[in-house]
Amino acid sequence: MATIKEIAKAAGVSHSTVSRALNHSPLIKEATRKRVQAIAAEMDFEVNQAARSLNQSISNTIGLVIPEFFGDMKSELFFASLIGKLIHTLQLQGFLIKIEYGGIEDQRVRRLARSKNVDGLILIQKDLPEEDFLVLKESRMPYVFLHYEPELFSTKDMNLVKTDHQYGGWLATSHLLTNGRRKLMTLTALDGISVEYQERTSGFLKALSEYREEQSGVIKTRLTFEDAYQKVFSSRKIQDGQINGLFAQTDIIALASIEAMKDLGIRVPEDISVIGYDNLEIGSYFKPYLTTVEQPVDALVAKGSDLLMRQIKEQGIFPEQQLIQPKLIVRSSV
Amino acid sequence: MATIKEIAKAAGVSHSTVSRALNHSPLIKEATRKRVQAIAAEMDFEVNQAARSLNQSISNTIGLVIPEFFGDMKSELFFASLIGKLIHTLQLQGFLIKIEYGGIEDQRVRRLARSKNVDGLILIQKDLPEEDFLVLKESRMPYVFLHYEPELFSTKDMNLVKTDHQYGGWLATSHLLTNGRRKLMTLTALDGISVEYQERTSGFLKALSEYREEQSGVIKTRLTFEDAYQKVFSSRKIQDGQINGLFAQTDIIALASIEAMKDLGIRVPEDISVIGYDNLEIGSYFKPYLTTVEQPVDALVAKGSDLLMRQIKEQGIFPEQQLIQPKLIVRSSV
DNA sequence: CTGAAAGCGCTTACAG
DNA sequence: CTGAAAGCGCTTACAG
Repeated sequence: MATIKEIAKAAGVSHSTVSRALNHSPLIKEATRKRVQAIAAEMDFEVNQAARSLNQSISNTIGLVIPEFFGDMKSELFFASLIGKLIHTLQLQGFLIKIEYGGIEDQRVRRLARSKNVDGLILIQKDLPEEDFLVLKESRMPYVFLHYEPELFSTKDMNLVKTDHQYGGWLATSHLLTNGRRKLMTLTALDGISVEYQERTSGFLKALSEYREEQSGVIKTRLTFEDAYQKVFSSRKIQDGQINGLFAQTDIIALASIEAMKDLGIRVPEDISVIGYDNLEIGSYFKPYLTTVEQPVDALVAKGSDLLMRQIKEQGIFPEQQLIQPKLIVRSSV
Repeated sequence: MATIKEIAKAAGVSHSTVSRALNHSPLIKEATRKRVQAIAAEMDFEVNQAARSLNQSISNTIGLVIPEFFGDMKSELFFASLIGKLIHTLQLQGFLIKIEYGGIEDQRVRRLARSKNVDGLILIQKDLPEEDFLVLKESRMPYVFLHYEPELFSTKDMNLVKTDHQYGGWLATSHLLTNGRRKLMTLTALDGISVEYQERTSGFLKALSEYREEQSGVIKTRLTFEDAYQKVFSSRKIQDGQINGLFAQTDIIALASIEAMKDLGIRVPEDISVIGYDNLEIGSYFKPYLTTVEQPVDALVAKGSDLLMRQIKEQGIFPEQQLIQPKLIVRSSV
């Protein structure tokens, strides 16, 4: 409601002076600045962002391109946490948030990239058509791919912050192996869900081959507690004691596995060791406390937003990829 | 990058015509409109929101005033869900989100209310100084208090959508009573956390008095799994079999209670029935499956955003309060 | 049906 | 140190 003109009138100066005073311009006499600021505070003045944005060609907005399911995430607590923390961090830096639900078919990313409606883009989506990526680069819009590495295009010439899931899978599996478990199985996502699960499986196989062991089975499941429970409960190999270690690729399906084994009369970790992936809070609630690989959410958020901020400040420093190493959280299920 | 002027040049019309064509003005000839739209799409045109906002005095932004802890919520999965769904709903309506972390001390709400930087305000915070509320009303800024009912001021003359937690507490307790449990205890939050827990306790007492029973104890705990576990594990009354029903006022502390009882050698529900509150997904994972009171998150989000949208459209329809009745989810822990 | 003009509320180069 | 002026990119009343 209050504008700098009204403040100007009340203070007996021009609106240019008010603008400078409120923006801490060194040109303004200290006394004037104080007087103007006092009046502005008195009037509950808040600068009109639209006017400022139009003038300065900055929007103070970050576009967040995320998977459709945010807002109704059940088995995807990791995403809830990632996106929540990201929003938290961006707001602390004073940005508005423009959420766009991904989907690689439409033109949203290109249009945003070529508009002045966002100052930067955080892309959490599995993929992007190469053509859109070219528009994005050419537009000079600051961006970072977070968590997912797009595969549809070949170049590595992009800003990217992601977790080294292959290492995570290797870490989990090595931990089972060094604990004397040799008959290992992994419980992973259905095909086409996301490459990250393929990477975890690849780490699983890598660790096994280092120990000159064969895998004893790969079970694919939807990432829900119910489905994972059923898959494990009805697995012949598990029932028959043919395996003694399970790498379940999310904590939810790891907990479901333990529950299924419990109902099968199999003891964890005495008969079968189980290791999860995510380090969700609830893994530490129930016995056996879940040994797991931590998704470095905080690091992902910190490094991702940091890289974006640097891109925004220093217009187009050159592409940077960061691969974050997850950590092992040892509890009692192995 | 592209502006309506450039489109105008490419289409051989004035920029006024472009603006009208893009906004589906009925004044524009069909052929012109199609041609302009095709060119705009070709150029990946996206309207400059700052310019539009400045001109129209609308920001396309909703301010979300929420508790500080979002982004690092652990025991507060309910909030993660509420805020996630709210953001999802608002973005579907095309709004930007401006997150403000509450705290009743500063002037943020007043300043936002008197600015043109948001079109409406959703307030999820425990309280607000009465003076700020008066500024809010006087400003005619559309708003709705969601989930929390501010108590610092006396009037009921506000827009409010909340859950009837007293009814929720009554519902839980009645369910225990009708199942023959008469020695009832409740596990609630520490004082001063939020009135909603007082309301749940009040419903607990109301149900008991309808059955002419006395309460057998009120335990206060932090709302973490660990703390609740300790409180229940070390409760004399529970150890000594003096109670046969527990109303735990969140699902997390209900699950912790069940775990503590398990370790105490108490069977649920045979020895003690336990009922929770929230209806978190994980309540249905482990046996005994948790009977609980559902927090009507979807209804809260739908009715809250609906009320706000109506306030925005019909500038200042009169204040409206909606009290949402939670539902009982019967599973196997009672 | 279309165009020229005014104005939304700021910031900042220019002049003093 | 301060002010007058221009301009950011739109929308829309006014004129034709």
